[in-house]
Amino acid sequence: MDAQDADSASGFERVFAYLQERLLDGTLKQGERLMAERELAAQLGVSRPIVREALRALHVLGIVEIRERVGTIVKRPDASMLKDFFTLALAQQADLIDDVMEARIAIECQAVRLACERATIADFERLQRALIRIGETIDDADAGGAADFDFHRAIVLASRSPTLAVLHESMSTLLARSHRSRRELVQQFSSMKSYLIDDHKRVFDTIVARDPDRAEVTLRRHFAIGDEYRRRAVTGEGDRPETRSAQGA
Amino acid sequence: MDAQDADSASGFERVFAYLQERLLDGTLKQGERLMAERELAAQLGVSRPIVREALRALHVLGIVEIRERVGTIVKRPDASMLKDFFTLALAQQADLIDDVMEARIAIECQAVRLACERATIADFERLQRALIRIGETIDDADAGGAADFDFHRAIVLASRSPTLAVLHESMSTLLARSHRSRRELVQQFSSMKSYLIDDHKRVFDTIVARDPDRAEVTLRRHFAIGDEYRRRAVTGEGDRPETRSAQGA
DNA sequence: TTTTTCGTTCTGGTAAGACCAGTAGGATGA
DNA sequence: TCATCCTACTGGTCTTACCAGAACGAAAAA
Repeated sequence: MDAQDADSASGFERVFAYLQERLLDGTLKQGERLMAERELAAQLGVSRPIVREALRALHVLGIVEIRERVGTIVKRPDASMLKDFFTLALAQQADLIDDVMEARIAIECQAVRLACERATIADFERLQRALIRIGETIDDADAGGAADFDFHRAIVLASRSPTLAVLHESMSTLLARSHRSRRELVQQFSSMKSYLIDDHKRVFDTIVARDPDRAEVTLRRHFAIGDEYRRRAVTGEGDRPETRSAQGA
Repeated sequence: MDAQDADSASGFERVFAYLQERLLDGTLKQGERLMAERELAAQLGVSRPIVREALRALHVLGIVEIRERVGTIVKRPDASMLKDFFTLALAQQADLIDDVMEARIAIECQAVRLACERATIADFERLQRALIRIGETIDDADAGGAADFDFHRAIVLASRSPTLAVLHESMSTLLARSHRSRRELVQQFSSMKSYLIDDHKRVFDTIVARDPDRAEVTLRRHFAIGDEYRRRAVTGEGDRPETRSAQGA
């Protein structure tokens, strides 16, 4: 194994694996500076461009920060590269958009549960602000979409979970466009305005009530109704979707 | 903006942005080969090492495949790099492990719902095989952990969602170790054997019954009970956790 | 004509050396 | 003691060069 690591593996692999080990075994901790590129290259017996490839790799993974003329520093992991990934991945497989949407629902449903347990006053305030803006911007597709987005983001932030937040952000940025086009359905369905306002309000209320089960059910129905609107828009059916369980709220 | 892209941005940024654009606007499609490194370097006015840094970056993001002496090919996006990311990220912030676990629960709960709608016979068979193995390996921490892992993975696979599958895999690989240590609690709690066997069976039954709501509730309770076992192990309390809603199944 | 073989050409992988431009920190001078 | 300057060091980048294997077409053999 060691022999293979040292011999058969490519230079890049060796350097990357070396740094990975150092990061995993705690030799390199957050905030610390790595060896200089030249030093690293000499120590591992590779050329500097190879070392730079490995450092770039760690950089796009959000593990290190490369500061010009200063050095390479281990930073607090940042998953913003997920955004790049999802964006590029979706460009290749556009059909994944519904799939990603489902993953987003997964994240939000878990988030709303945690939010019920952990939300602070500040979180409630953020949610309420978003709620008010949704009402104010109901006739504006762009601003309305942004307000909608903010509300859902506020839910995830209220969950106080960095992982959920990062996953959600990387996906919702990507879904923003489709979200916006959905907002344009407001013109088609008169009932959609009240859906947008009242339904978000219902979700908000369940969080304030700190009722995880009801919060998730309400949020899930919120997504389902939105889907139904979209379906009707595609098939050209009339107004008022109201999934069969609308009496529950 | 263009001027800035061309002037102020570093060479790496330029190349990366250029390739990103090409991927987003569909100029580069899956399976296609990129320009040769030399050609790319000449066209963008940078040196080959810089181009290689950008290509490596796309490679670690799982967007392209670099085939030695053949070329760089746009491949089907592969999120396996998430595994690297989560692994390295967790090494820096070990306290994130509970946070990641919550995200995993989010994924599985959504997956089990979708599985109820979409699971095929093959999925049922895979689930059942895992179930049987859980019973067979109940006294073996290693094999038992693997069986447990397989069962949960089977749920996600049954959801037929690539995104959920990829997210789940990247997290569960990482959680495998903590999962395993949890399995060693089997020795401490006599009731845990039946928990492991019966509880998984209950989840399986709800999927077969294609009842999303009950499936999610059951799975959520499954996680809660596991957590409770772990809590008791830490605090040194006795046997039989049985969260207050155990009669529901 | 078909098949095999060979070799040129192109590709990525890597090394080595060099220059630039800021940074950091010690040495120097006020 | 403090402000200033200088120098070593760092990352950013380019250039040149060589290797080895893959691809592909031409030439030779069947």
